[in-house]
Amino acid sequence: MNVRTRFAPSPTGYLHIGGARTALFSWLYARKMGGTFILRIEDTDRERSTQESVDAILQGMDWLGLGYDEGPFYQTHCFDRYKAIIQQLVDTGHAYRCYCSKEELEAMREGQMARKEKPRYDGRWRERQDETPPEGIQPVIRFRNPQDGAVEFDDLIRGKITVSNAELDDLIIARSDGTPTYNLTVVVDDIDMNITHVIRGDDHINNTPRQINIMRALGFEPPKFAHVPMILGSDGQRLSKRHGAVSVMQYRDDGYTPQALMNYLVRLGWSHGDQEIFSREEMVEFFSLESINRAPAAFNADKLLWLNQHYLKTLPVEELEAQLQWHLQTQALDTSNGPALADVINVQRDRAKTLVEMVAMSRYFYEDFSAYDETAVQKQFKADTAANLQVVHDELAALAEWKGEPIHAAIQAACEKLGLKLGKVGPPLRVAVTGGSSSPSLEITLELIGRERSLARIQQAVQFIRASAATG
RNA sequence: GACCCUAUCAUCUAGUGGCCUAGGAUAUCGCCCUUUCACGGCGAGUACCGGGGUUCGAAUCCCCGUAGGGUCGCCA
Repeated sequence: MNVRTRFAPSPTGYLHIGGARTALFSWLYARKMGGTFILRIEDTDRERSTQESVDAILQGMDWLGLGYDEGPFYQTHCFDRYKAIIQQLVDTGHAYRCYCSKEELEAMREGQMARKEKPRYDGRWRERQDETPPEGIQPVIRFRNPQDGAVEFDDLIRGKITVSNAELDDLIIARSDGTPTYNLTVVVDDIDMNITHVIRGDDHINNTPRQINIMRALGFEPPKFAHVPMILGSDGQRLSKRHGAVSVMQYRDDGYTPQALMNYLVRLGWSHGDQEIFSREEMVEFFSLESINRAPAAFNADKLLWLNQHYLKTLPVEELEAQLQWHLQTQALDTSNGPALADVINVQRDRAKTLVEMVAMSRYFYEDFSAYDETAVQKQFKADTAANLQVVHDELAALAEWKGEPIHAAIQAACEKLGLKLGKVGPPLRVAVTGGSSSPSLEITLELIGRERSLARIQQAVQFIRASAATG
């Protein structure tokens, strides 16, 4: 059997973390089985669907590297097909017109709620198709749900789920303006697209029995279902904006690599023994629906950050260089006048947790800073520091070759001349050339900053300290 | 309220009746490394929701509670 899965978002917002994980699982299963992954845009709600949302979803999937084999298909392009199916259901007695007004339905619901009953359509038009309909009301079309028995399906993640038909009411499949609703379009598309495995969020569990009934009324057997548990916020509540970033693209903006986000998402609710790090190939190789956890999982930003750092440390430099471009632009850092970006990445990748951080902490390689970090100055720039730095400056200035090793030797030589330990000389030097108190090892930092800039900055620091001493 | 689903450290999880005095990871804390910031190394504490069964034996199977989540739209 050729496996066919689909991701079917409705374009009413950006691609969020939960949707991305569902898409990932669906994508992984298709890849794992050598099947086909289809993207379908469920835009039948014309009020809320927007082109911006479609673009945002496409952009998100692209950034994550979730390529689809077919689509994107748009449901709004299939209205004729839905219309024909709805007509077919009416003709075969599986659906009927209901002339209830919205007000009438609202009153019905309120009454049921007041009596503490499950709010549901009571089927009042189910057996009244021969009556002359009321004037001036455009009817909706409802599916005639079976009243006896139960619907049972074997969820690939949850196991057997049974719902009594008595729990299901006659749902609307066509609005009064004739447009189809979700539960109808899903069924028609899943049939038409030969979907074999419906992998989706478990908020759809309750829709599944209805969809199965419609499918059977149409003469088809339902596909396999796999309902993946949703993602909770760090407080165990439904994930929302107050938990921080929810949009996938926000993670790019915040300096995360797609590799880290994918790895985080795949391990959220799924596992393969004790393994934490998965390459894309490993994900595909080891993935299985059966090992997806049944319980919802809480989003943990700390672990994502750790994974991001891991990928910053291990990804090929070229890959990071490519990803960094966007951030360099956004943070307006011009790297053309300074050390090779790859060299800077190699020395900063161990100490940055995000790409945003990496850019921020690499600025001094390319630009002169306008001010020193205040606490660093207080701690490292003492009255006698100026003289010490001058000695270091002179040793460095005499260097024939501006490379890490000789630079290190020169600093050592300065220390000996001064009779000071490196711990006394290094930190102020670091502040002098970087403006702050943290950087890679001194010799590498100096090498990358370059001879002219380094010497000029040390000289500038000497003057700064003398000036402060004079005024202070 | 009704229905559906779920339940191992703070969090993600391993575990499918004996290998479990419950393993890994993140976070936290301590020590080591160290010219700063980091990385890294080593170590510590922390969990089977409760109660009944079944069994020689239960984190694992069953039942009942409890707690959490989801759904009850002319939204998807």
